[in-house]
Amino acid sequence: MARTKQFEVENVLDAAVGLFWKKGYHATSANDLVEHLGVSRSSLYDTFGDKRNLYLQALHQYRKRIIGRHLYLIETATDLKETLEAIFSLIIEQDIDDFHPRGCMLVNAATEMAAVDEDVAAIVRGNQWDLQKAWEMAIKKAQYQNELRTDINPKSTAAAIYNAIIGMRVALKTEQEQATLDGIIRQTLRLLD
Amino acid sequence: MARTKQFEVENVLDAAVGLFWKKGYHATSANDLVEHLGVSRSSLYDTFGDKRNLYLQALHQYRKRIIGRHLYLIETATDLKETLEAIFSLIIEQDIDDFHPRGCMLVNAATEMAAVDEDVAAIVRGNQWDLQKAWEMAIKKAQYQNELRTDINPKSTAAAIYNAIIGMRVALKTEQEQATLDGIIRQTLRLLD
DNA sequence: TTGATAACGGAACAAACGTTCCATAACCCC
DNA sequence: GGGGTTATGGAACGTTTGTTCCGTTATCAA
Repeated sequence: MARTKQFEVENVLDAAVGLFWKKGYHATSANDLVEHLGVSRSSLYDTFGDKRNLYLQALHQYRKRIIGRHLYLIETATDLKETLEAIFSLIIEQDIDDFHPRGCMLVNAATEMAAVDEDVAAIVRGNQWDLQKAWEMAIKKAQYQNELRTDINPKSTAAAIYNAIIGMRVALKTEQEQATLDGIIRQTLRLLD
Repeated sequence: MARTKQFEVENVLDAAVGLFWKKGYHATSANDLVEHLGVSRSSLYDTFGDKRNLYLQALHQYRKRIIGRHLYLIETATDLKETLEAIFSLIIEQDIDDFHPRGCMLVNAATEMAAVDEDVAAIVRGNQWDLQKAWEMAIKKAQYQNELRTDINPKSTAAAIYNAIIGMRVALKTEQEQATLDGIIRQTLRLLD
């Protein structure tokens, strides 16, 4: 039998998410990782392979932890407009770390990596598909229960909602007036009128 | 008198835009620049200072060239919905280079750099302000000319339109079904109904 | 034609990069 | 309490990074 690991893989992945989320892939160095994850260089490479692999696993972790909460909110929604507002609030709240905006790790990954890394692109696409489908289903359900006009197209409305959320996550990267954010939210909610 | 430059600064900046747009700041190396701009290392540093400075100037160039066309379209618009559709088309068309998506250089800059580089953030914010103001003015003008309902809020609608366009530029980073893009466009146009 | 100036090409720089290697330490089954 | 196995710490690897330096070349006013 062999020596046991001195760290929890899940914890280290969470820490890696924190770094990659804030700084992106290229600007996060191997030294940064060793320093902040509390794991020695050799153990890092033993456990996660190379830097790119660690990044991909961190991206999965982010999706599980952060986006998972959004999916849950959408799937258990009773009032769609309330839910959309809640998700906007959640996004604004999740964005700030030490007063520095991080945006959304998946959006950052899309703009930095997706064009040149098919694995990253696949994760981003998977996430998009999940969220759009969740919205589409929620809209259909609300229509079935007569809580929403039936002349609203579930698919394109879902796509537009997802799209607005992505836009918001980029906007947060540069500080915004609250009034502008509120305006975007208000107008996006009109999609569900 | 001194020897004359063997290149046009504007042309070199355009080439730098091409590189930074596609690969971002960190993934574009000094060697890449020397190789693709057709200018020797020393001339590059003589003319543009360091890499970051060249990036900032390239970002300005991008804004002047690419976003300038959008501003022109908005300011000379006669039919707002038509104009918005035209801009979406322009974006989709500008996005592809060698069958590789580049997104929008300003969006890429926002997600990669804005949180850690105040000068980049300032350029991004300036761009946002210009475009949102242009939309807001165009909306007010259309309302004044009775071409648009007056119960539409110019400011928040402008913010929402800008936001949707940003979202689209991220979406293009991963290949999209045309139907999804069309859906987003169709729903965004509803903001002007 | 000369001379002051600035652009040029290319070698060279130190620092940082991602990654590998190895001797040592810890673990559990037998 | 060995023995086989894996984790660990730290030194070291070869590359690539962004930048500088310098000898040479081109320019034009005097």
